[in-house]
Amino acid sequence: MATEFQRRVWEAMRLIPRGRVSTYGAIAKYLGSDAVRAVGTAVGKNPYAPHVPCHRVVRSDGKVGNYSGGEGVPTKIAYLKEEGVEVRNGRIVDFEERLYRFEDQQVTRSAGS
DNA sequence: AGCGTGACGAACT
DNA sequence: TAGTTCGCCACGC
Repeated sequence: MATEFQRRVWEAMRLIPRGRVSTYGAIAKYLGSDAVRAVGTAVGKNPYAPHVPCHRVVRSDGKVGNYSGGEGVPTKIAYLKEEGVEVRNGRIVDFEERLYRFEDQQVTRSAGS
């Protein structure tokens, strides 16, 4: 069975839209915690992959990070590519633009900048 | 009940 | 700029 913390992590990444990515740190913050290590551990134990899009969670520096399912990292990259997220040399192309900040759909409209 | 581990992160060298 | 070190919290043994 999963712990409360892990369920929250999985539900958080469930919010990440197709074609976008998020980071372990962003999820931790979304949960109101700084336990990025714990988030990583929880994501790795996600038993609902790829139904729960754990492959959309990458590192804060733009690197794809790790993956336990399938053939590992290559599988993760393959999923991302299918969703339109390009990966070059282990990093997300246009990372900042692809990054989902858990706010996009919460912000109704604020005239951008 | 204490200790080592981990799909990370930021700082340092 | 890349590789290494330390810190972080949750978990399993």
